Amino acid sequence: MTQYSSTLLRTLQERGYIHQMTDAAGLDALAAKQIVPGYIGFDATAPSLHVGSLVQIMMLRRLQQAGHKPIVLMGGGTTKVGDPSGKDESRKMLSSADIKANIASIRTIFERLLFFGDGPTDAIMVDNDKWLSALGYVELLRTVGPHFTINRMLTFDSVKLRLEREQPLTFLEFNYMILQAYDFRELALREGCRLQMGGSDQWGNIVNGIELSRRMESKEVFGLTTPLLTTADGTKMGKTAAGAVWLNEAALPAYDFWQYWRNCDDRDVGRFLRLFTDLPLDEITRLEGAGSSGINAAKVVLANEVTRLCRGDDAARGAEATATATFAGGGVGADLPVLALPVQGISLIDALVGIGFAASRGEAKRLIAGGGARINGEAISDENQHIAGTATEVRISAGKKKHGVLRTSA
RNA sequence: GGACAGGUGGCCGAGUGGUUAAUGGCAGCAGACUGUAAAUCUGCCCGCGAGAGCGUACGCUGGUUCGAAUCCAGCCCUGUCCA
Repeated sequence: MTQYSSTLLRTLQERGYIHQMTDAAGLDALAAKQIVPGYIGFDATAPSLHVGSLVQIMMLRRLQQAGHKPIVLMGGGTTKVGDPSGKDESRKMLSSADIKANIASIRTIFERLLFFGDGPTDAIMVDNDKWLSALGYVELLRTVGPHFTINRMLTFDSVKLRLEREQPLTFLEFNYMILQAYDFRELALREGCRLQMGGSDQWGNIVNGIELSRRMESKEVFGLTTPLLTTADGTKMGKTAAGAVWLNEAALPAYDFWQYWRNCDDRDVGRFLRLFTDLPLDEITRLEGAGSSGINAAKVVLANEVTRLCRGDDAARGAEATATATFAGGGVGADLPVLALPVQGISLIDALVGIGFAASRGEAKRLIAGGGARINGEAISDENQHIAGTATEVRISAGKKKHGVLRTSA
């Protein structure tokens, strides 16, 4: 392992963020002697990012912690185009208003993890729509066009894959990489940006940007990618039963967010602690070393820390309290989903659907038939089971992990 | 514009007139085992309905037929090759 002299690269290396770099020695030297403005691009396709983007966000945090300047590039303009990387299908295009709203919503999560302001190492957020939408086609052709060959563009994985699979790749999407390269050049000019980071799937795009900046502006800039983050069982991060694990509170309750981390694979705990929490490395090593007896304690720490960073202290504490009450005590916690219990009572099926544990009545029935439905901890096999309205508080569960409460509204 | 090949459930992919709500794989859910883990085994996996009933579904629109995802026509979309 290389020993870096800059705090930045040392930290990134130790905590497992580095997959590839364009010029490690050059970047190390630069980071050791001056503030390096670095950026990562994010989609604006949804009102929230999910945990798949958290590595990148945390990397910006590390950048800032190491005394550099994080630039959050929102792809308002590129979202109008759609990124073919790793996708076999085109993304749908969004209206400008939707994109704007998405960006505003996404910003809230960045504000928790980065410090924004006007200082030299304060984070800034920029939207590439600012320059991309003003860009004329002829102008783009003249300035950028000569620096790209189709021959080379065809060799990029994102493109090659589509062609090999004989799937459509539209001209619109094909241009994505050019726009992304243009972004880097633009940020280098406007903000003095010297570094672009991103997931390993962005390597091609990043390299393009570096070359474009060099050819057009003779600016030396750097690129760094993170390893493709999968969970230990090989699936992509951030997808669960209920869908994506969203970072925004509005898209996913804190309790569910906490549970995602609490339930992570044993083998992922150490890696996740390094990537997603600010805990010192020796502390993490200690947690990892606790062995099988301590693994669950380590998971709780992980859940607490990540939730605290992304949702705040109260959210983390609330989620943990609820988890303890629910799992250790067999009771109910404040953060569990609640459904009003009408005076005349409610059928178990309706309760399961109402509280969101089953998408349809049929699914609820299957759940009951499979022995997964419980009332106050007791498995119920009768699908016609009725819950009386007389009780003030009834705990219903779907499986071992999903719990909720029925409460009389009065 | 022409020739050929295609468009099937979240994804991949069978099916080429009835027994097909549609083989199989992946993903997902539940049960057992556990540690709110993994691996493994088992069950489930379009909707509604009081289990055998109904409604929707195989690109779109019509047609043939007692009966179609399966045949015919037109249209839309995709790929390969040609112009």
